[in-house]
Formats: sequence, C-alpha cells, structure tokens
Amino acid sequence: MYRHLEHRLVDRIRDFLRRAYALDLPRIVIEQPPRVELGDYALPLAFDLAKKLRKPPRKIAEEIVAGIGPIEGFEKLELAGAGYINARVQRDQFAAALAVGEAPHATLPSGKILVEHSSINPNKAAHVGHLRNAVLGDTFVRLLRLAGREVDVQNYIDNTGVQVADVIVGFLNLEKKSRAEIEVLASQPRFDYYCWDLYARASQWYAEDKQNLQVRHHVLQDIEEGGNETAAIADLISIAVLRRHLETMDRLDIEYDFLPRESEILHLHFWDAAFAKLKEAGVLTFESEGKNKGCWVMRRDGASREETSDEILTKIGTQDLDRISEDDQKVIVRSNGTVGYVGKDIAYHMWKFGLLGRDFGYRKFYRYPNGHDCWISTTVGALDHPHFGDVAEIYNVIDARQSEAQNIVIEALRALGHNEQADHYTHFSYEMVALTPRCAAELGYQLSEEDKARPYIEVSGRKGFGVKADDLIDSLITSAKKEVNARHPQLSDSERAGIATQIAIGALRYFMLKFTKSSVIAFDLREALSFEGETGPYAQYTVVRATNIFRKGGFDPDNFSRDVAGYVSPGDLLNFLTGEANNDFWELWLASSKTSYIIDQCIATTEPAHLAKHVFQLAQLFNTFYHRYPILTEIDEKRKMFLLATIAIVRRELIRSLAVMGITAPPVM
RNA sequence: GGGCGCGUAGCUCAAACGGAUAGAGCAUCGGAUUUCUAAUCCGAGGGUUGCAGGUUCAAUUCCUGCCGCGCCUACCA
Repeated sequence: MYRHLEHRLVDRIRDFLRRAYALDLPRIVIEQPPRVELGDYALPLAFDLAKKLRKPPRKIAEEIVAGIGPIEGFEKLELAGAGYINARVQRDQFAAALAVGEAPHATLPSGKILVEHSSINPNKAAHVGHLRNAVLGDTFVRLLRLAGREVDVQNYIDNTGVQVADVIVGFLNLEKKSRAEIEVLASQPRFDYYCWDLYARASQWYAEDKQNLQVRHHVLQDIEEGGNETAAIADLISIAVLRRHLETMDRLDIEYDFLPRESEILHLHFWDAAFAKLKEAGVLTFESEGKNKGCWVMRRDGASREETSDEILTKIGTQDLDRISEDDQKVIVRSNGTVGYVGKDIAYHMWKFGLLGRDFGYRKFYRYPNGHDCWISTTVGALDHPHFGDVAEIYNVIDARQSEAQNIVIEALRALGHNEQADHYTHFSYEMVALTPRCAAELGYQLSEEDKARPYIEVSGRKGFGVKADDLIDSLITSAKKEVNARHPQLSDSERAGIATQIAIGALRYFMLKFTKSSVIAFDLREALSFEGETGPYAQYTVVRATNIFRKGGFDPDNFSRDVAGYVSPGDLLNFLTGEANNDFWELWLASSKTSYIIDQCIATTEPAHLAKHVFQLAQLFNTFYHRYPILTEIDEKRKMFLLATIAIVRRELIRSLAVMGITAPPVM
C-alpha cells in the first residue's frame, strides 16, 4: 500500500515538473518524515531544484504545493522546514485499502532464480557461522518467493576436498578404523560431532610433522579419482555428515531442492567442457615462463576495471598489452594439468546459467517431513527429475572472504561474452560469525593475552574452536523450556516442548538477521540466549498478546483482518483515524502498510536486516499501544471494533513478516 | 606492498538513494500492573559519528590524506 502511493506521488511530481519547468529529473527521492505529525511522505526535491531554477527552495516548494492539484489518495501536500514538501495520505481510504490487502506486483521479471546457500564442508558438524549463512540464504529465498519469483534452492557440497580428506586421514591413520567400523559410527546419532573432534585431531597431527601431509595428499588423490576404497569411505562419511546437516537445518525449517556435489562436477567432466570454451574465447592464457610457467591463468581483476586509453597506450608502448603481470595472474589450471577450485567453480556457474552444454544426473536424496524431496547429483540418475539450472538469475550466499574468487567467476563469464548472465550474478556476501573473548573463555577455550584483547576471535574448524549449531539450538530450547514450564504448568510436556522450540528458533533466526550482512557478528552466548528487547521472542510475544485479545473478546483475528469492512464502517474509519489526535492509531496502520515496501527494499539491497527492523518497529508500536489503550473494556462499541481492526492488521503484518524470516508465533507464551 | 571492508553512546548494533533534533537494544538508575499475560511499558543519564582537510544549501553517508582493526592477496578448497 505504502509503495503504491509512493509511486503515484512520484509520477505526479514528475508530470508537474515537466509541465511547469520543462524539467525531467532522473530520480525523485521520497523519504519518510521523522515524525508522523509531519506527514507520511517527505520530498526534499526543492533543494535539488533550487540551483537549476535559481530560486530559493521554499519558493519552489510553494509553487509545487500550490500548482500540483489534487492527487488521488492524498489529503494534501504541505510545505515544511526550509523547503521540504510533506504529503499526507487520506487515512481512511488508505486504511480501507490496506485492510483489503495488497495487489501483487504488476510487472514481475521473468525467469527462475537460483539461490545457493549453506554449502558446508561435509566433514564435521555445522557451527554458528554456517547458521548465519543458512538463515540469511533461506530468508532471502522466502523474500523472493513472497515477491512472486520462482526459486530453486541449492546447497553445494564439496565432498572431494581437503576437509573431507582430513577426516579420512583421522579415521584411517589416527584411529586405524576399518570401513565397516566407520560405517557403524556413521549411523550413530551425532556422527558429525565425532568428526568435529577427529578433524581437529587430524589438523593437529599435520602440525606435529609436516611429513604427515603426504598422507593427506594421497587420500585426496584417491578421492578425486574415485572408484576405490578410500573414495568409497569418503562417500560414506560425506553422505552421513551431509544428512546431519540437513537435519540440523530442518530444525530451523530450512530446506533445499538440490545438492550438487563436486564429485559429479569431476566425474561428469564439467571442467573439460568449460576449459574448451575458455581456451577458445581466449579467456585463459598459457604461461610459458615465470613463476607460473606451465599454468593456464586468468587476469585477477584487471578485466573489471575500465582502462583509460592512456593506460592502454602505455601498455602498447611497453609491448606488454597481452601479458598479464605475475601479480595479476590467477592460476586456473596447474602445471601438472589439474584444475583448481576456481576453474571448477567457473564450470559449475556456466551450468547454472545453462551455458555449459552438460547436466548432472539426479536422484532423490532426502524427504522432508512435509513431503518435499531434496535431490542430489549423481553420475547416472533418474530419468524423471525436476529441471535444475538454466536459470536467469543467481544469488550465492558466500562469506565475504571469497569475494575475490566470486569476482573471477563473474569475470570469466563476462570474458566469454555472457554479460547478461554476469550482470545477474550476485555474490550475496556477508561477514563471518566470530566469538567474543568472554564467550570463548566461557566455552572453556584457553586464550592468549593477545586474544583476550581482541574484539572477537575467529571460529576455527581446524582447531575445533566454535559453537556447534545443534548445541546452540539445544541450549536455546532448554532455556526457553524452563521459562515455558514456569509460565504454563497446566500444559502437557509435549505442548511446552513445542512452544519452547518455536521460541528457540525465533530467537536464533532473529538474532542471525538483526545484524546487517557487512557486520562481523561477535557472538555472545548470553546475548543470543536473551529473549528480551530486540529479539525474536519479543516479536512472537507481541503476536501472542494480540491473539489473546481476540480470544478473550470472542473474535477470530483472522476473520477480523480478512473482513475489516464487516466490522468497521467507512465513517468510523474516518472518525478514528483522521486528525492529529488519532496519530497514535494512524501510526500503527502506516507502519503496517510498509511490509511490501520493506520486502522490495530487502531484495533490492540483498539485505534481510531491514525486515528484522520492520518487525521490531511494528512490535514496539503495538506494545506501546497495548499499554495505552485497553480494548476489551472499551465501552464505545464502534471504537472497540476500530481498535480491534487496528491490531488485527498489525498482527497480520507481523505474522507475514515473521514468516518471511522463518519464524512462527506460538499459541501462548 | 596491492585489493576489499570496518571504525557511531559503557557494550552490541541501526540510520536504502547525501536531508529535518544521529536512533534502538543491552547494561545502569528511577517509575508503572488486583486491567487484553511484566518475555511488557514509561522516564533519566550517556555522542566532537577514529583524526585532519575538501565538495555541498545540507555529510555518519561522497572525495583526499592519516591513524587503528579485520579479511583477501597459495600451482589449498
């Protein structure tokens, strides 16, 4: 609703500027006034125009306000401050339209979107950092789907890499386990925890003697080659750990559609197909001298920079036009002929856009409780399977440390002439989750003096240093359960457990989304376990409170929000909303109207944190209102219905926004 | 060295496109409920937005330099 009127306002302003001044502004900025008394939209454009029109901003604002005439849906425009134009909407009409619900986007870009997230090495338990990735990715998927887009969710599995090799080294060399013994272990409940410790031990073992790295090298070779005992063990382990990851994420209601694995990228020779195209297009150059002699290399970042003609002339002058300086070289194919991970990634991304000319085999791998199937790659798969890949846009939820590698893949696509695809390739970059020194100490890790002085300490799988995802979820549930037990002793244990789980998930998912992506989360257990203030449970509690009012009053809140017009007449809407005196009520309607606007903003900026803020603001407004205006004791029946309508809409928008964040509100709290 | 990012209240963070008095949460202190549940609300204190310049009617936001911190910069993945 908010968004619709904003567009209308911009259109009318643009028309007016053309008519009155013969001006065409490329962008007309619309803001939100700092306080609701000032209006609903603010336009600072008079300041911009002042110079062009050689008039003071206030004068221009006056002319616009006086000349623009009535705009449908708006009460008036008014001049404010040094030259702001503030617009007030017709509150009753606005509210009535908001109650009915939003018309979907008229113009929706066509084509499927692929979101890749999680991508946890299948060699150990998932930790808090992985949770941030998965929650961000899953929320973004929900945002896109709410906006009407078709989305495939992929979780890339590096099952042939060093990390898996290290755990195998642990099993075979440190623990001297047989395949049968490993198989038994892998069927144990938390096999990923076992691997967590073993991985740390293997890393330690390498540190003890560099010679031990030889063992890893051989294991790695066997895995990549496939068709041998080591590869079979690798498969066994990675599949078992992967299942654990899917279970962990399923606890948070995070699902995937397809799990492409590196083993298939190797065995189906994706790289060969990509290599041929890259060579043909001259994207890769063969180095015949220097430190990278014998390698196929790509320019690191020069391609992304627009070179000035002067720079090019300089290069011609030094006869160095084609040669990439060694510092700018990124090795794609090693001198022994093997391809590095960036190369494989290029091939994989060509597949994503349907540019490779090859496809995975597919088989069903995991069925979620709701019946949804998750597929996995295989060499020879089922004949009948969903069509993955070949999409119009991709989003890769990958931490900021890999931005350079991501850029190389994008540049490779561009260099191959696929600009369209490169433009629709988004590295959804986010910062890592680290631990506060206090939190690390509480978890029993020994810290150096240097570490204690740091603002945060990076999680390290190699050191076994970090907070495991399942442990965190368990702690949250335990903590919530204690509170629920105390508050609702009359409920059955399973009911209380269900509520505690909802609260725990709400707390965790909200926590992962309240920070902007570019901020390193200095994880603090106490803070994460908090259920007060700006948290998921605060928002959930707000929904519960609203629901309670309807229950006690004998109304169905969903019916109420579906049919506001059946409870509140247009005249009452007008009475109770218009005028300064009713700002407290109007604020709730206005804030509620912004959900779709916020969702658009989240997608455009790839920043789900805006939605968390929106939820918090709605909840805050509600709670203030809740204290100030008792509803059920209201004697004026019309006013009572209006107040109920108000909270029905707030509740609806809260539930809708929380759903996008993957959070549900419990029946009671 | 080069690249990317960060620096805002005691702590953790907001502030899309430069805009009105830089906002929250936590912590601290003081209050509120026999009311629709206090996982709540109200109030107080707390800021030279790292430093120095510049652009602009307007800078936390853009530009330059400096200081501090982090990440990337492997024929690892």
